[in-house]
Amino acid sequence: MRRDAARNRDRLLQEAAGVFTEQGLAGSLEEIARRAGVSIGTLYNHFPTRDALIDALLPPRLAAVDEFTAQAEAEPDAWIAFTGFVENLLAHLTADRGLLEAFTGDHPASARLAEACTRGMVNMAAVLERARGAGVIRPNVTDEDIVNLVWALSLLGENAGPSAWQRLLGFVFDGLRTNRDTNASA
Amino acid sequence: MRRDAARNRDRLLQEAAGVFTEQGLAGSLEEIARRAGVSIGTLYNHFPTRDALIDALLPPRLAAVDEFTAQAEAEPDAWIAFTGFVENLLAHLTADRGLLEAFTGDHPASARLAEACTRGMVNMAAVLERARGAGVIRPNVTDEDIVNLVWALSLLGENAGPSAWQRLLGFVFDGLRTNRDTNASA
DNA sequence: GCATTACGTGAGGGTCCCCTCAAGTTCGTA
DNA sequence: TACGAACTTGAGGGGACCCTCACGTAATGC
Repeated sequence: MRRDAARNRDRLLQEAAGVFTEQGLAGSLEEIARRAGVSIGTLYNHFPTRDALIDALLPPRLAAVDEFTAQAEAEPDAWIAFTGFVENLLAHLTADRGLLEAFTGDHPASARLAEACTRGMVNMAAVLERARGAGVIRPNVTDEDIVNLVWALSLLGENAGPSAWQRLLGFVFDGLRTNRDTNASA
Repeated sequence: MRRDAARNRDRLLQEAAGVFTEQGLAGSLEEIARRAGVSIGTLYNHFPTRDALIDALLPPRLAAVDEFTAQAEAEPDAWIAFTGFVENLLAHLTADRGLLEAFTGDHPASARLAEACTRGMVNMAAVLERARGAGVIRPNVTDEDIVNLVWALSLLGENAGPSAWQRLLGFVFDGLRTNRDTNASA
């Protein structure tokens, strides 16, 4: 690839990240090209479809979820591992609307992206299973409950600012915990 | 008003309800006119602006919140009054995306609509204050927490179906309650 | 039944976006 | 330096939507 082409590709990815974060995955491609300082034709040269662009952008960002999983596994306390994982995931999803849409399926994902999302789900299930095994979380809490919890608070965070979901999450954790009196405030 | 004009106005409102429920308050006006079987010009004759249409449509629907409040006041148990109110509100908001957007401020509301929303908030605050007074809810739960809770679960319900928010709400209520062991399952 | 006028119509101008492609430009190499 | 391949350009056709307005139609009161 020619040097100028590589530079353009990089700038396009960078600006795409901005636009998708702000406007979601349906954001304007012409806007991305404008911000990157190239013509719309160049954008289409590098990424023939919107999905090609999304596909080049999101999977690397999903790698962060693997890190959260590693952190959770390294944490000796199963409850803290679980809550930390959920908090990390939420912080990450609320900061990137495009990522959130990919996760929640608002946009029909490419195979590669779908695979990355599935791995995230599997990771979450593992962290949750450990908490269940340790008896620190109610046994009737399902994987889907947690997915929905993350989903709901992510959508809230996108609209109501970062601190809104953090307070709510505290209450929810207290509802999910088996030994609430240990840590509950008030 | 001429009879045919009244009929057209009714049909427009009816179809607007459908489109706004499906697509949100930014839904297509041309689509509304198409569904109502009138020309776009007729729509503009009756409702010169999008907001005029929204304003004719939503405030009556917000009246339902007053009913929920009355129900809550009639309920002797302060905790059940509170939870029932929240459940009613959620069921109502998740069924109507337009209403949800009006509440959450996704659309700049008219004065009349804003007033109706404010009344809803005041009602909620009263129900919550009663629960606080009765000591059945944690004292550190703020009005804003509950607004955010309703907001988050409404957004979820819009995307993940009606049962998703109901299960989560159960867990949250357990986290908000002071005497959890009384009713908590598992 | 007729005139009046309230009402309905839809083409059309404006904006934004998607995507293509023929022509022009620049890079890298020999 | 000069050439060919690689890359960029942006006008333009197509679609959706917003909103207006000059004109046609038909409901209603007399």
